[in-house]
Amino acid sequence: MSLSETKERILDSAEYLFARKGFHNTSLRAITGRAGVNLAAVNYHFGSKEALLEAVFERRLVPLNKVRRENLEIVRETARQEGRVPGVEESLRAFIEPTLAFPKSGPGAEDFIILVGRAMSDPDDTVRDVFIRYIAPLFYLLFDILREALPELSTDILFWRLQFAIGAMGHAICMAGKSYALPEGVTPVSDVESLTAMLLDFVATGMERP
Amino acid sequence: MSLSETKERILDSAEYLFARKGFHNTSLRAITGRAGVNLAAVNYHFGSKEALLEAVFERRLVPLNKVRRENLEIVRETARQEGRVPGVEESLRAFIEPTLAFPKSGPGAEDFIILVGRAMSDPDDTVRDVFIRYIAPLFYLLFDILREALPELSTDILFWRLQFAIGAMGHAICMAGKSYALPEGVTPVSDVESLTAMLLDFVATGMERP
DNA sequence: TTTTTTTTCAAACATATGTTTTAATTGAAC
DNA sequence: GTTCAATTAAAACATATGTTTGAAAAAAAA
Repeated sequence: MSLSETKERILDSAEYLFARKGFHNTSLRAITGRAGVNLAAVNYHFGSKEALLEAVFERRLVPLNKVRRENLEIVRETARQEGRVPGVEESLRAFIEPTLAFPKSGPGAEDFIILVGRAMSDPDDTVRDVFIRYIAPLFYLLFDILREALPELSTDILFWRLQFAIGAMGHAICMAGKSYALPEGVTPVSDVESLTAMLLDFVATGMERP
Repeated sequence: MSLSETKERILDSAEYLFARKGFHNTSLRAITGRAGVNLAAVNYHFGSKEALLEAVFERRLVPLNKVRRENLEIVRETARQEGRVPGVEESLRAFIEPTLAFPKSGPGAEDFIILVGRAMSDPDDTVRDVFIRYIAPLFYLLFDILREALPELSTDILFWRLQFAIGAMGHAICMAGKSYALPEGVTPVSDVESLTAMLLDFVATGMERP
């Protein structure tokens, strides 16, 4: 077993279980059992269960945030070069599209995105604090760009509309793939693209309301 | 101590702690300690920790759902009597307004609404299943009324737009009262009315998009 | 009051938890 | 091949957990 293989298997297993059962409802024994490694490996490689959670977030969130940041910077710069204000939908798209498309970025990523969908409003301080630490800078960046896009909107209203949009996105992530509570005649969405399109329509329209 | 006083104190304490720390991260000892009752009282009065969670939901959700259902029925009937289709915003308002106003309905209700905000996408099966059992009928009713309000919209799109709206509402509930992650210049909203107005603007606009 | 039921209480139970320890094993550097 | 650090393994640790028990106390019924 190569040097980092144990670490990665623990990360994969933790990601899978945290997403499905929550942080506190997942035991280290369940994680190591699923990963096929020894119980003590978690504390040896990560130090503690909390540090493992942080590592789970870090592994996926760093590359995802990199894409989101680059997208946002491009939107801002392109608008600046063209002497116009950033568009609302393109700004939101720069943030939302990579998020919803993330599950396709590799095996296991679909587990992680469920974690992200919930983390924002997780009752657990540990989960929420770690997540907010990673997401806050991007949130501020998106907020700034939207302020340029909608200069006539009051800061407070813009802030809350962005919260609504993030809430809609998080809930959409959690619901995607779930089949419960579907009313008759509703077919569960399979492709991410159409869900992204629907979500962007919805939040951009709400955001641009005069 | 009157017959039901112990039960109520347990319910209050559990509500408070479940909302702040989550179901699995709250121990019976923490609940009974806070309530000032004996540890065994939970199992004596409710049977189990899970049954206590159900009781916490039941106590508040039954009256809240009653209001929401009545509101929705009124919207539907009024429109029918006036020979028109229900309005999108009034339909959403019938559901959302009592939800966001619920914290004012009595002491402790502000704890409960946090629980509601998170329950929909709770990672824990126990929490989510109990909640969905209570909320599903109302969801279907709102869905039906919105279908009347927006007959030209495809069922799938309507379904997802309603999910977006519910996600926005849930997240707004979780964020209201929180002071972290506030960008500079944003003042935390104190009154529920303006938050409700902003949310209704946002979701109704997104819902009505052609 | 006496009896009976309901409720409270302290203690114990059985199990699950995150973490640590100590020894065995591995794998590369010398 | 030997040495040495890195990793794995099994066991133990200390504590926390939901639940049950059986007796005491309180309340209600007789």
